Amino acid sequence: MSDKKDVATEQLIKNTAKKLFFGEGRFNATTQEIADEAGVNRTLINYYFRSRDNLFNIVFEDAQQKEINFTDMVVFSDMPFREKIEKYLDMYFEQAKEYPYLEIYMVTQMNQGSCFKDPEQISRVLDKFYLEIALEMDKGNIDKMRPEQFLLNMISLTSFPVSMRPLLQETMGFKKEEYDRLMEERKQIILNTLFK
Amino acid sequence: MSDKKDVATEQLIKNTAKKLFFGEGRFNATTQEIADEAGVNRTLINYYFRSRDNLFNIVFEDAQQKEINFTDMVVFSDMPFREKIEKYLDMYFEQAKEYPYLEIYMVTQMNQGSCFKDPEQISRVLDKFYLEIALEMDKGNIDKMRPEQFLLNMISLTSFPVSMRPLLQETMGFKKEEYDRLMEERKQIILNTLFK
DNA sequence: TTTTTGTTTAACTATTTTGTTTGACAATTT
DNA sequence: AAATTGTCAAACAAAATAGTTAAACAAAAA
Repeated sequence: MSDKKDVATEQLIKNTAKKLFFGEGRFNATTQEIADEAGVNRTLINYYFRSRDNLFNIVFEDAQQKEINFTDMVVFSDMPFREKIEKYLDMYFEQAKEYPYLEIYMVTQMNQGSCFKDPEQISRVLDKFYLEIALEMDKGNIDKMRPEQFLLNMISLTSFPVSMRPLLQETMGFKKEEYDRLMEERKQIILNTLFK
Repeated sequence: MSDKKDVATEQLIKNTAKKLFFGEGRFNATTQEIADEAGVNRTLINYYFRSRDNLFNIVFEDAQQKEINFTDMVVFSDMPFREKIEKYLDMYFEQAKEYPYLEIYMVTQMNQGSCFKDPEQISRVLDKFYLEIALEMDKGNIDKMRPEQFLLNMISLTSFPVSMRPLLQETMGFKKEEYDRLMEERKQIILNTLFK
């Protein structure tokens, strides 16, 4: 069986869709645009994915799984708390270079009816993380608050400047390079803000 | 001249569009959907706004202006620094009830080519705010960092949990009411995080 | 070599969405 | 009373997009 050429093209189409959605924020890309960007005939999208909707759903679920694996890797890694956070920041900013609009995409999709498929898996990770946060508060390394609020703080400080970059960069009057530099400083800023 | 009925309907259509875009995150609402939601004939949208694109642009510019006025009001108000931040938080969370997706909408629009029309006005406000932040750092009320980073922190901590609510609420496994309660606690959390 | 498979091209259909036109009608203005 | 204005309804034209089908072909597999 030819397990190769077809899988490659299918993957190419999926990756191109991801690039357009998560990478460039073009959430309304048409099948034609996706095909063009992939350098592939538009009919192939139907051939492999049957319908546009189906492709969108598959990509959405991929993104979900990616996010879950991402947090999993951090939370279940065998590291001291603070190092975990640092690891998370590194990984996040790394992925953000390729897919800055992943979260916004998820929100827009969920506003159109999509939802998560495996809540179990998530809450398992979260519970463990909340425990660790609480422990860290007892040690006095971070301010006391509901662990959920700490998590919100962490995600907010990290994701927002990435997801909202077009808006922020323009609002704050930065050039590309200036904003890039701001982002590079950001890891340390976030650590200082989270840990007292 | 009848300065009334027509202006009212034009406004109604605009408000309905805003409600769908900023309020419900339905960024792809069709003219038909907008008309239905407004309880008005679809042709009226063309009658008043000529084209769908035009309506979208007008709404976008309205949103811009709204954001500018918003920050203006806070920054140029005659209050001590910390109270300004509190005022900002109050106003933001208040508006968030009506238009939680305003920022995301702006980002999606800007990813499709829109941009700000009056950068001057913005930088005037920002410069003043940066000065105040720097001053506050000298006083030792907040950690030293580039004022831009402080601003990023502030906006991130505030906006992210609002804009990304569908994603976060689902991810964190909250019911509506639980997330609402989390948001109510949030003002104090943010203040504690920003000020040392 | 023959067959199968992945891919392209092109033509065509269906559906959705936008935009236009026209005629009617009620309310308001003149 | 007559004219104007805002609104609606219905029908239609035009464009954009999605999806289907069939014929052809090259590369890989049999």
